[in-house]
Amino acid sequence: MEYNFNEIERKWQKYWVDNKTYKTEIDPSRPKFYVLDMFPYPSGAGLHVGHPLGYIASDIYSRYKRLNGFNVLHPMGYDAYGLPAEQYAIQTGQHPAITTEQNIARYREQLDKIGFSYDWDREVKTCDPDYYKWTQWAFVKMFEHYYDNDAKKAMPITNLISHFEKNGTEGINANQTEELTFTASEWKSKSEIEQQEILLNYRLAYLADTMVNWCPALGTVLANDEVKDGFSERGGHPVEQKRMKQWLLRVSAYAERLLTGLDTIEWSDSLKEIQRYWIGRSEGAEMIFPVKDSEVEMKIFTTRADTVFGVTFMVLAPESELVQQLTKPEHKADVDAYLEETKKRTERERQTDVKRVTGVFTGSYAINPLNNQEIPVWISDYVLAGYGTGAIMAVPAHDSRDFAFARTFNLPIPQVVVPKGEEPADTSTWSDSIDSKEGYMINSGFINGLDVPDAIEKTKQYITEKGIGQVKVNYRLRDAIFSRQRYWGEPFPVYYKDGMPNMLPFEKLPLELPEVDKYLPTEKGEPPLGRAKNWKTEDGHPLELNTMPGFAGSSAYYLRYMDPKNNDALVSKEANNYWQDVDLYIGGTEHATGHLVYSRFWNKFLYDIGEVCKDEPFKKLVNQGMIQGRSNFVYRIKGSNQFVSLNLKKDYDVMEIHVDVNIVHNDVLDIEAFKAWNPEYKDAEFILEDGKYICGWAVEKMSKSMYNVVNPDTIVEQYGADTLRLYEMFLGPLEQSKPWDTNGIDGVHKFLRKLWRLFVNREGQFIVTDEAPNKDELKVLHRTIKKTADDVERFSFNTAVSSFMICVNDLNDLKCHKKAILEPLLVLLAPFAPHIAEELWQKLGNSGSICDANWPEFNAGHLIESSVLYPVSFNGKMRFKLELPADMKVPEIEKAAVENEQSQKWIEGKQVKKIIVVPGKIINIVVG
RNA sequence: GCCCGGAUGGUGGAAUUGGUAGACACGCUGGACUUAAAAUCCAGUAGUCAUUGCGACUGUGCGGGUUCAAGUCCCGCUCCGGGUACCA
Repeated sequence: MEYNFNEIERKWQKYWVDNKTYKTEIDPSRPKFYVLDMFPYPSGAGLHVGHPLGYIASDIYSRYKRLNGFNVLHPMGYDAYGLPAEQYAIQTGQHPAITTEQNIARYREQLDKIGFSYDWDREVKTCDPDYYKWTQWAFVKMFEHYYDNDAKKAMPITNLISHFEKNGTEGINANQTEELTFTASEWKSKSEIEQQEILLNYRLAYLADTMVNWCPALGTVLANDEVKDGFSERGGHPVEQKRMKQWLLRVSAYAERLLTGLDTIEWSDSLKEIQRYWIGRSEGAEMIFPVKDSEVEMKIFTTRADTVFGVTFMVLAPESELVQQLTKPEHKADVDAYLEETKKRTERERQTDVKRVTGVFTGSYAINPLNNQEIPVWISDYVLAGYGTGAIMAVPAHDSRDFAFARTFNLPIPQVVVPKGEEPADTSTWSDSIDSKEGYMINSGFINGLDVPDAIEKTKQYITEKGIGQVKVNYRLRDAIFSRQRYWGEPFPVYYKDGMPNMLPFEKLPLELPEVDKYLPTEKGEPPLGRAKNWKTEDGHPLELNTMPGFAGSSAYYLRYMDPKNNDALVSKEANNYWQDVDLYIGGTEHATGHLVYSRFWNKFLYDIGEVCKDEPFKKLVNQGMIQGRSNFVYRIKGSNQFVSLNLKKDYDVMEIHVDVNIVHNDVLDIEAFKAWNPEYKDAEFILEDGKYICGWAVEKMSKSMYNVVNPDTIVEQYGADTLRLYEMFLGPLEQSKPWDTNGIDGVHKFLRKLWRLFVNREGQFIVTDEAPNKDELKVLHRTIKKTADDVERFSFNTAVSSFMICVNDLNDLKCHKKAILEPLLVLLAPFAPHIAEELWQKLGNSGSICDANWPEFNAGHLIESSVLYPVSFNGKMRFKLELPADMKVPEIEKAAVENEQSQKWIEGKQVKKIIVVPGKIINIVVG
């Protein structure tokens, strides 16, 4: 009987469903382990062979943990809202819910064929009202809280209100958009609308004016990616910067905790580094520059307070509120023209185009608070409104952007820092600013001669004492814009009364996504929800027209898996206390700054309000590498329908043509399949080498246009799911990116057939015996137990597969068909190749699933050797091997090595200077 | 520019703490079985030189260094991949 993988896999996949093998429940008698895959977006193209890489790894780990006695939670679901479905809806009129359902069904079908151990009873979809009820609920909670900087956590907004009623803003240290100051009586005298307006300044979910890329022709807001040179990528319509009221989440309030939390979790250093950089903590000073003949004060942030004597001009961001106040009438025309110009450029363009130096003078002068010098105030788009205070003090000698600006507009460039070991220089000869991280101060008043770090310290002290400024920590991290002018997303649980936002009461959730006639903006330029009929509350207040962004639904999905059907809470206390957090999270690095920042924020908020028990959601995170495509080429002789094999093409003038990798095997073209592939090649002729047509190849992105997309289904049909699983792991280290190349797949398939042969002979007889195992067989088994466990623990799945191959080869050589050896081996293999393991497990006479077996116990005693084969090297070069008793002492080993006749050749005529013996490892004899 | 990875046979990769470089697999070569092919099995396979046999030398992107011993550690480069970008 042959290894019939198709039949076996169908049989066990059905068994698992029928017996609910992967159903998981809370079980306080066993330790929990939570293994999670990153939420997939079900695209129309279906899964390609790159997607399951991480899923296979996490599935192996889940099954391994289960065999080791853990109660494993391993769920899967869909991040179902997204732009592609909406885009498709706009083009075809097909409701995005329908396309999404179809795509999900296709994903599920593909996933099922690979034999994953997901508990499908816990499946969630972000577009399901029972699910997004809790997305809306969390948003309401954020609206009802603010961040207290002293308590370092979210607090109910009602606390803030009662504080305002008693003491005004006195004694409040809250995270806020703008710094406000008022007394209790001022607060009480404000109208309700005014009070609500003020509260938005503090809420964690708040409404504020933001700049967006507005495209009037499309009637929509575009992402930075969709804008090129001031025009929309789609259609080429002009795009302008427009102020728009949008919902934001006060992520920046959590900046410090998001940063320090990284030290408590096991993520890769590179991923942590990306997040640290994204959060961008910088310590510096906030300084106030008065403006000449004006009440206005300019507030700036600098990390280099010491260079303040080198400031020769100030720069405002074009969006800064100070622009209007500081622009003198005689400069207004120029300034307006400049603002109009920068409006056309996206933030990304402003940041990318370094060569272009532009700016305009406001006519105002600021006063340097340290030396009372008057300095001009300019406007330039190299300063961003979103970072710091939207204004900078420019130090042209020591900042390359300030330098370029000063050169362009002929502003003075005084040197204030002299690098170590150098002399003050004439800045007019410089072609760029010079580094000022190390050195001493000149032209700098009371800090002259000091080293940079001392100068920074002293300046900070000075400005604090004089009340010119304060020491401050600044973060690069910005609040997340949470409104999207789209249809296919979660509706906001918000209605407007007198223009002020109000939250729907909990009983009204979920607020379901309404039907619309078209998935386009309205004629008035409102978002698609503006088309919905009756989109208002029972008492007639209009509902919010925006929907939530993609990251809304994926920010807390890992919590919902713990208790997916709960109608009273996102997750019950009981479920949350049991499952706690994700022990292992596997996914790509592409989510480093999006999902992985937002969900940490979201989780920390839920933690603050007592809804979840862990501050950090993902204890350990492993990044899987990308699977690239490996394309194949054929070479057509130009102007003919004749194709020449790879190694003969140099003699011809040829054109390289992509050929479908699915009709190429080990770089050999299936000529008949090629002729059938495209009618154009029906009568093609071939110049072969050794009777074969050899194709060229290259590593490229996996995409339809390169004809290098390989679907897992195809592989499963040809080789089976177990082979696919093993092969994806065998390909190389999980974290590394690698091209998909089917060339080695025969090797792992052959391995499974060899394994099968240990149980069943060619004639189909079951040949496993109950004989007692011998020493050699036990050694092979226990070596493999140890190696597999070590490898799985460190996510080195490729070497684990190798160790199985070695094991099966060795057992084959030993002609071992003993149950005592083969049965534990099956358990080791079950996480990797569950179908064949189940089948053989059953053949051994076991009832039930191998998933419920126990991981075999490792006994080091079986690995003890009586002798060691020592490599003997001379001056570090291995020359021969010498077998010595394992318990031999170092002096005897030295003696044996030197006296061995093979050593004479290397010692002859030289002196033995030193002998190094590492017992059990190596002997090195130093001669000279 | 800055930050983080990486570079090992014809190919994918192994070498976990500085201790036999190339495990395992693909491919290739030769052989067995077969009328033949497939499948299967056996042997060989880093390079160069030598070859009757023993063998010798070189070798982990490049150049230095530390060490009895370096793919592994240190210094300086090159190339490739990823992230990020007027961040004050």
